[in-house]
Amino acid sequence: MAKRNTIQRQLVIAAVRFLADHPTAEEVYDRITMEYPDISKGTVYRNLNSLVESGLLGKVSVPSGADRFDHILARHYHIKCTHCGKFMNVENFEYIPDMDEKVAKVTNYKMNHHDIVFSGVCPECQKLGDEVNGEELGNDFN
Amino acid sequence: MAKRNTIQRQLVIAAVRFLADHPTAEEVYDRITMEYPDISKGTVYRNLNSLVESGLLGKVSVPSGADRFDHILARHYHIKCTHCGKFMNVENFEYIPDMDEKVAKVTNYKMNHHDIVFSGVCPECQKLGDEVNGEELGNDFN
DNA sequence: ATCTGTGCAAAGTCTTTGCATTGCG
DNA sequence: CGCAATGCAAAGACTTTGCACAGAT
Repeated sequence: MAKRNTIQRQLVIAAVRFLADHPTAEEVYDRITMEYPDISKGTVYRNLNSLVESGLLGKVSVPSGADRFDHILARHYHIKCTHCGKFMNVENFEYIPDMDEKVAKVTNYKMNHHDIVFSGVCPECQKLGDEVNGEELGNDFN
Repeated sequence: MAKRNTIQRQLVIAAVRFLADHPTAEEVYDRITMEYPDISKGTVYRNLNSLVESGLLGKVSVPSGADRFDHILARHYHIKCTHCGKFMNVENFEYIPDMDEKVAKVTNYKMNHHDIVFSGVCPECQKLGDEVNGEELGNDFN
């Protein structure tokens, strides 16, 4: 049960914090190999998962893409640009615990939490779209 | 641009409607092979994706699991049991378009829609948990 | 000294794709 | 008939795992 405090484990935590913006396992691995080339990808995956289980990191599963890891533990929502795929936190928008209670009532689940992923076209892609054309921005389903 | 109305395409639509409860591509494939054993998995994937693009089916990406396909087009939310993995629609809880507007305002995205996945322990698993013990139900992160 | 964590590579899961062929329109 | 769709199998993206060994406690 007790987790050993290995160098690799520390490096994984440090990398996720350093990369900050929802790195994938691959990105964490790449970052670590810069200073510690001998780590294996399996170890990165094992540590990421173990840290998530311990509650030290969050895991965000992204539609059509690798899972991402999050050093911010406070509940928050995410937004994905359907045009460029960029994935970010939604700032200035509070987690709504109310919804858990309401859904618990209608479903009889013992509610834990909820994840929201907003989909839309980011300001940068909107500009690009305007230049190219007024085309079908925002018709993607994911 | 025009989609051909192939037998395989019809079978895929029919299977998703028949299976109703968010089948995976694999489940759709299995269902179809019962009556039409010669369809290939690649074709099932190609048709599912093409139907999603055409807006005839919905695609739901499930945390730690294969994508699921949905014949219900009206916006709705999903709930996943952290204990048995069951994945369902949330009934009796309306889609909240308001949130898109609010998030559009704070992010400047041209908002499209949002997906919510609730996580909790379903009534059945709660019963099991009670019998076994009062243990750590609901501590999973996904 | 113990026994978890590591490195490595192989395998597993889910999905896409190249290519020759089929069959819808 | 022409070209999009199919079947098949191979490959691709992401992740887990078996095993022998290393290193934290």
